[in-house]
Formats: sequence, structure tokens, C-alpha cells
Amino acid sequence: MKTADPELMRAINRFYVMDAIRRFGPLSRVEISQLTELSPTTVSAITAALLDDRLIIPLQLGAVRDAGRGRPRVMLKLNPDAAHVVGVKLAHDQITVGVTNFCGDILRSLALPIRIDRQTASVIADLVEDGVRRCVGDAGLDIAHISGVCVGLPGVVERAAGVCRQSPILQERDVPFGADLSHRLGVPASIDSDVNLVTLAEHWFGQARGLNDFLVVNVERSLGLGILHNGDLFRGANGLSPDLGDLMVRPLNGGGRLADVASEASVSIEAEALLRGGDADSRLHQGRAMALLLKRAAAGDKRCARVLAAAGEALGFAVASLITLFAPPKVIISGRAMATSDHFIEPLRNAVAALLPASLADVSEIIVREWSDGNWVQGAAAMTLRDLYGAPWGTTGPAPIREALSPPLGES
Amino acid sequence: MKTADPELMRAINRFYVMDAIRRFGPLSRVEISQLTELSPTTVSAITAALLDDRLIIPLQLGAVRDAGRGRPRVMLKLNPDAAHVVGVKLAHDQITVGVTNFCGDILRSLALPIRIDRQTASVIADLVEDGVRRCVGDAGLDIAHISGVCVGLPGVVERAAGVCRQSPILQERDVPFGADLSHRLGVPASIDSDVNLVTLAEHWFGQARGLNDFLVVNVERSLGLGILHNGDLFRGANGLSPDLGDLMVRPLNGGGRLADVASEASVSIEAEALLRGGDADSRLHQGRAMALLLKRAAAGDKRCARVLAAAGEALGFAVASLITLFAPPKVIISGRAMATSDHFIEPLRNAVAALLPASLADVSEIIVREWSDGNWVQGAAAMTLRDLYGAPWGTTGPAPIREALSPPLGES
DNA sequence: TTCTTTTTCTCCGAGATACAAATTAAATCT
DNA sequence: AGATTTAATTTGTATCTCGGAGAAAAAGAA
Repeated sequence: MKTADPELMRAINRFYVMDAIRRFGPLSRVEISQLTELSPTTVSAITAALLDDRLIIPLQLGAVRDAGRGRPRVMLKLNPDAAHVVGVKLAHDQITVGVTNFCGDILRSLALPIRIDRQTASVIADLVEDGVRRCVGDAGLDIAHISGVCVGLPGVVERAAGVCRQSPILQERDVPFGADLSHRLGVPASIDSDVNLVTLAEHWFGQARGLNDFLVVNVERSLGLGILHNGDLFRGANGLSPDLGDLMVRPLNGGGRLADVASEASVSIEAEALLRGGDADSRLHQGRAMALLLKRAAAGDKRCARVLAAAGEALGFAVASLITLFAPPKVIISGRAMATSDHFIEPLRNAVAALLPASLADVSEIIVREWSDGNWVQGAAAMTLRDLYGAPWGTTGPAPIREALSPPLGES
Repeated sequence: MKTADPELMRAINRFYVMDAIRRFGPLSRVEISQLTELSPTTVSAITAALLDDRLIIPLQLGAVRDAGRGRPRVMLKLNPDAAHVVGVKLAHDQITVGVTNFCGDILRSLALPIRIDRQTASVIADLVEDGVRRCVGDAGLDIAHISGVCVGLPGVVERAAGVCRQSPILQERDVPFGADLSHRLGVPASIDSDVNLVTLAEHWFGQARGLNDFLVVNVERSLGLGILHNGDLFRGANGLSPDLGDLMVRPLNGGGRLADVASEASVSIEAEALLRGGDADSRLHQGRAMALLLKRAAAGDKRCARVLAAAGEALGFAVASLITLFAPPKVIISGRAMATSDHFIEPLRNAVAALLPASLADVSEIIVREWSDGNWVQGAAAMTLRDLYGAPWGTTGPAPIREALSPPLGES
């Protein structure tokens, strides 16, 4: 455990200042002082140090003369060039790479449409390494100036260990991507559940800006769950990110894993069967099947709509359970094609409404969000930036509990 | 938000010291220094203050001469008489009251077997007030010397507000028990979900001592869920404790609320129907029905066993979902009659095993724990004591977010 | 008994921090 | 040019942790 000393104190307050500047645009020292409730003296000292480290810079736009008489405020903002980070997203059919600056602005991104379903982890690592190097080069940067890389992928990921325990896009288990990429690139690399990245992106840049509690349910080929609780990402007991796909929607008989009922992968398969059966055209890729299904449903095809509705209801069941457990003010359903279809969302909403107890009926607002590659990349960047900002949380925890640390004790 | 200043620093370190003493029995200053990684100087200063406040006292048992030559260690322990707190548990058919000292030892307890199902909140408050006054008196204490009261009850409780949003044992909703009792007794009173109390009791005194992550599933007339995450009680977004009974075990058609399938209340009703049907004896109270059901099942009655198994399986479904979400090393099933029956537990274990994905098969150990009234009271006491120890957590949180606090900002 | 050794604990000064009050800085208004 | 106003910095004080020196309290040795 970390004991409280002046250093920690400073770290905490410095983070408050950085956080305020990041969230509320350019700020003057007085404003920071009001926002953080730190004394002007302290803010002055901290900002001086930050300026010295070139993490923030004064915004010398003579522009904003704020109607005042006295000495003009010096607006401070993050220094975009203080650091650069790389975000990577692995999906079953694409690798997306992006480089952002210290503010999270995407400088350059790169999409590699490659099916990595059946590749070995080391081949994927090769692809990622190449992609990162190329993207960094295209952005006119040197890899040595990159402060960190974060890779997001679906599945169960243990961030602290840098290991992907299990993923729908990997055949192997316990893949140590973190250490591998760190070594390959010579840059600190981390991995995380892709949903956690969206969740953080929502918190930093998106609809849940400044919201301390919300859920993100990501509907893609697989299903992911991101939880922000008390302003921090919630991770399972061992730092394992929860996997929504493994939730069961029906006990024993009948249903099964949620991923087998409500993911794009499963719906695609159903769609394929349905469309191939009723139609002469028997050549359908999965992606096409989904597109066609959505189109037909929109056109009024009842059977197609029913397929989407079933998936929506199943996910609604899970969402209702989650709301019962977490009571978040917002639930964000994010995804691409299917997740944004009304034929999917409406049944989902209805299922949630039907299943939720009266006492929780109105606590959660369910909103839908379509995601682009850029959002993922920004999320991955935010994950790395958060460390650079130096958030000292988790350091001050309630309990150390290393019985091993202290000899016999208690019986002494 | 709370900014970091020397005062907070001290508060944090003082808590570390208190926590170490509480958990590892009488300790000398050197031992505290090793455990907390604070310098001997600091420990000396903090313990001096604590001694001054009479929160801890030296253990002057000349007894433990530890083989050494030098100056003997002065063992420090919590001062049992530093404070006294009262714990109350409300159940549908009983009010339990207990007084403990600063160490959590139960000095006196009192069980009032009263059905409060159909009472109004104010009648219940009357009963609680009387019970507390009597129990405190019986313990030879004055109510003015009580530092705090904590009431545990099933249902959805918002501890911070002191309000019970909804409870199976209350007809009314949004009952402000906290403020009411504070006012009646002239003593700080808080309320919390009963399961949170068991959870804390397990963490402080029970099987999960020193374990940072675990779940408690409480099976009584209603179903409760307690979550300890990162060494702290997990509360829903608004500080609402989650209610397991409201979880749905089957989507839409079929099943319904978990409480209607797997609680003692629901099983009792089934048992009553079953036993009354097959037996001449048609006069059965609920409590008797459960007892008889268990007896019959134990004697080999297949139909009775089946009723228990169905409940076990339903709860197993929920537990599997929880494990997928939280991945806790331990899940404690706590309760009384039904929860400890093998005819209930074995199906539960089997259901969990069948439903859990392979990757999570071995992460959670499910253990069963029978609870006595004393444990509840100790939990309630621990909840209050925790505040007295002055845990400063939650004060240092990542995000303030009071947009209202700062005027236009961001656009300035 | 008296002195040495050993271990525990406390006092002292250094270093770092936050904060309040006073001071300086940089504009506008008269 | 001087007064006024607001922003930011400097100065001084109090608190905290920590390392090292010193005092305390026992056991062992002479």
C-alpha cells in the first residue's frame, strides 16, 4: 500500500488541476482555483511545475478579453505536443490504428481490413507492430517519441498483467500482448478490453462527459460491457474485465450464452439461414446478411424484424439485470449496424421496461450511440493518457493485506 | 471534492494505523511501522494522538516477554471502551438489537420476536427505539454514551440519505429511518441494506477477513446481495444497494423475479401447497412448512427435494451471472434454514458449474455460512465503527463534477 | 551492584506541502 | 498620469513525514 506523504498529496492535487484543465478547456489560474477548491497559491505552484514540464501551455490568444478591468487572466491549456500515444483496436475483420496527441486529437489513423480470426497471436502481433510503425511514421513522428500504446480487443483481458485471457478473435488463451508489444516497439504498451476503451472515451469525450456512473453495452460481433463506477472504470476482482457474452439469459434448458443470442455474430447466422431459405440468392457473406436483414426489416419484413427483436429482447433482459445491480443513470448501447436499428432497440427498451422493478423504472436512461473507428482510437488514447496525467488512484486503497509481508504477528 | 492537504494525509495514515491494530490484534509500534510502511517516527506521533484520544490503550500484560534483550515492546490495542455502538436488524418476524464496544464485541443483545410485516414505519420506529433504549440500559450504559446506531433491513436502501427506498418488510416507500431514529434517540443513526452488514461483518470478523473481493448472497425470506470490491463495499450508482430479488431469472415468459423463485418466502409457499396437498395436516405456518420441507427432503422425499433443487438452480443461475460480472475469489451463501441445506446448495453448485464459461470455472469458491443474530449485530456495529475509525475513503475521488459550481466556464 | 549491550521509542532538524496575507503585475477607467 | 481593479506571485506560518541522534528500559556480563 501507498502511505500518505507530501508527495502523494502533491500528486493528487496535480491530478485535480490537470483534470480540470482537460475537462473545462483553457482555464485561468483563478478558475482552476475555484473548480478544484485549491488555494490560488497552490494552483500557482502546481501550474508553474506543469508549465515547467511543458505539460500545459499558456494560450496567448489576445482574443478573449473578458470585459474586465484588471490584469487579464492567462488561460492555460494542455500542451497538445506534450506527448503522443497510439491506440489500436483489434476486431475480427480489421485492425485500426491511430495516433493522438496529448489532448486526444487524432493526428493520423489507419485501418487494415484483415481477417484476423484465424491468425496466430504472433502473426497478429506482427500486423499490429507494422501498423503502429507505419501510422506513427505517417503522422511524421518517431516511434521513440511515443509515450505509450494501448490495444483494445474483445474478450476477457487482465490489464494489469497485460494478458488477454480469452478472446473471440484469438484461438490461443492467456496471450501476453502487453509485454510482447512493449518489447517489439520499445514503448510501454498496455491492453484492455475494447469496451473499456469506449467507456473511457465516452467519459472523456463523449455523451457521458462528467458523469460518474454509467454503463456501456457494446454490440458488435461479440458483446461487451463497460462499467464506470464512482468515476472510475470498474474491473472484476482480479482486474479482469467482465464479459457480457458469457452471461446466461436462460437457465439451463433453452437459451444459453447471451453472445449466442444477441450478438451480431449470432444474428448474422440466423439471418443467413432465414434469407437463404426464402430467397434464391444463396451466396451471402455474414456482413451482407446483416445488411440485408436490416434493410428487409426496415422495409417491413416481419420475419426479419422478428429476428432482430429476439436479439433485442435477450439483450434487454441482460440490461435489466445490470440496471438492477448498478442503478446507473445512463446506459449507452453502442455499436454499428445492428445496435442502431430501431427494430433491435425498441424491443430492447420494451424488455427492459417490462423486466425492471417499479423502484428502478426511471433511474436509467438508455441511449444509443453509433461508433466510428475514431472513437475507439480515442478511447485507447485516453487510457494511456490517463496514466500520463498521473492519476494516483488505486494507490491509496483501504487494505494492504499481505499476510506474507509480516512474519508471525498477532501471535508474537 | 476534498483536496489533498496535510490534514487528509494525517487522516489517511491514522486510518492505516487503526486498521492495522484492529486487524492484527495488539501490536507494538515497530510492528505497526512494518505493517503500514510508515516510519517509526510517524507511527509514534499517530499512536500518541490516538492514545491521547483514548482510542487505543497499552496492553500492560507483563506477559509477553518476547525473548529479547532490549527495551520491551509496548503492545497497543483498541480501547474497548472508546465507544459503544448499537446494531439493529429488522426482519419480517423479528427485531434484533445488540450493543457492542469499540472492538465489535457484543455486550448485550436482545431479540424481539414481532411480526412487523404489516406495521407502519412509525410503529416500527417506535419498536426500534424502545428496543435500543432497553438494550442499552441492560448493558449498563447510558444512551448518551452511544456513538452511533446502525439499522439493517432487507431491500433497497440509500445509506447516504438514510432512506429506505423500498423493502419487503415495509409497506411504505422512501422511509427516512435514518433521520427519524437520529432524532428519536439523539444519537447518529444510519441505515443500510442488511446484506451489506453481513458483508462487512465477514470482512472484519468472518471468513473473508482480509479478502478484498468477494460476494455475499443472503438467502432469507428475501434475497440480498453484498459486494466487496477492492476492499470496499460496492454500492450502486446513487449509493443504492443492489437488490438481488429483483433480478430476473427468465426472460419475459416463464419465470420472473428471483425472489419469487428462490427466496425462503416463495419456497415456503410452494412447500405449504405441496405438504398441505399430500398430507392430512392442513394447518401449517410458513416457518413450519419450511422446517417440514427440509426434514422431508432430508428423509428422502423426492418431491420435497425437487422444490429445494428448483430454488437452488434458480439462484445458481443468478450466482453464475454475478461471477461472470465480478469474478470474485469467494462467494459466500449465507442464511439460515434453507440456505444451508444440501438439497438446496448442491443444485446451486451444479447450476453454477454448468452455466459458467470455462475461463471462469475455477476462479470462485462458493462457501456456505450459517448466520446467527450475533453476526448481523456485529455487522451493523462494524458499519458504524468504520466511520469512527475515520476512514477517509470516498473523500478523495477522481471527479468532482459540479457543473453548477462553476459559472459559464469553458466558453469564457 | 554496576556496567555494557540491545532493542524500543521519542525528540530534533530538514524537506515538502498547503494556505492566508501581503505584495507585485498588468490591464482599464478617470 | 494617476486611480482602480483583477490576476498572479511572493512571503511567512503551520502541518505533515522522515532520517538520524538521543533517551528509555530491559537483559546479560563483570
